[in-house]
Amino acid sequence: MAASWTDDALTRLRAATGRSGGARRAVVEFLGAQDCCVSAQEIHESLRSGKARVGMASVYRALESLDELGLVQRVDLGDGVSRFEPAHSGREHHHHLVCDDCGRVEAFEDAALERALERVAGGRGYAVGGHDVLLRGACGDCRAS
Amino acid sequence: MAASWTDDALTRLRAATGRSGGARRAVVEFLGAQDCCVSAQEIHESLRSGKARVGMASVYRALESLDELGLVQRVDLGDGVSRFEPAHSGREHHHHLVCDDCGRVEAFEDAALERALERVAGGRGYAVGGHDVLLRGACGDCRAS
DNA sequence: GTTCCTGCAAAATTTTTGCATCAGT
DNA sequence: ACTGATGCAAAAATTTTGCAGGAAC
Repeated sequence: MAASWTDDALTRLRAATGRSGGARRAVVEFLGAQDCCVSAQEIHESLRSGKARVGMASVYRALESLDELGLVQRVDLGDGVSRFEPAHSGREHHHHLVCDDCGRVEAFEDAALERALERVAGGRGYAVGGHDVLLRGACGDCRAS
Repeated sequence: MAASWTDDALTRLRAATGRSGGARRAVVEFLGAQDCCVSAQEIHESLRSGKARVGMASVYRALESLDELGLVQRVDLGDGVSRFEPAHSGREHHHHLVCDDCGRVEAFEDAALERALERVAGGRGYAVGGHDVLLRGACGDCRAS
């Protein structure tokens, strides 16, 4: 990708709404600095810990806007809280491994898996726009203990 | 499967707790009659529509017990409500296609996809116990309209 | 100056917990 | 009879909405 996700997201948000307030920028910048998915609460707490006085609602509204533009990927790990991560359009597509014991989340990529998914998608009448894969199990640490 | 999922689940629940009340049985029987995932609210409403006077809490408690025994699979479609479906141990393993427009949910199976998933799981330090795959897109009907 | 974003607070929704009571063993 | 399940109600947690004020254009 030519520009960073952060810059791209800010530019596209600006183009879509013609406005660019501080809360959105803060959320976008925080998201851009993350490797993997973060919950809305984590975003909120981190921004509050910093200098910004960002409201919970603004976090959700920013995430909603980003989701509509396809700039974030909503990730649901099955624990009742929604997580979000930057959607690096096309490339750098990853899925998640969640430890049932400690709740740790790891990301992984696998080209063969992606190919299998594309083949499945193509075989249906669906116009598949995206997919999530979630593997659950016990991570190395939890298996050892 | 030798016995129906419903019977198996009731037997195992009974073995685990030594008790078998009406609410649990109702939830198990309702789940066993479903092809695909249903939300806790759908279970609750359906049971209330019928003869049973089942409380929301009992539905969740029954689902919790079933989940602990590995008899139900929790399915999260990303819309904020948890869904559950009978876990037909091993065989008859399926995943879900969700239409972004109308919200319709379809199930699909794909052997190659399963193989790819197993290969990925094996390549990690994880002891993978389960996996979910969720494809999102526009279904045939919504594409036509 | 106008328009939309922002933050706070309140509401809506989903899920969990407390407790008296009832049912299964 | 005893033990744990059940139903109702209240609580907790997460996400959404309303509104007055402020910031960006």
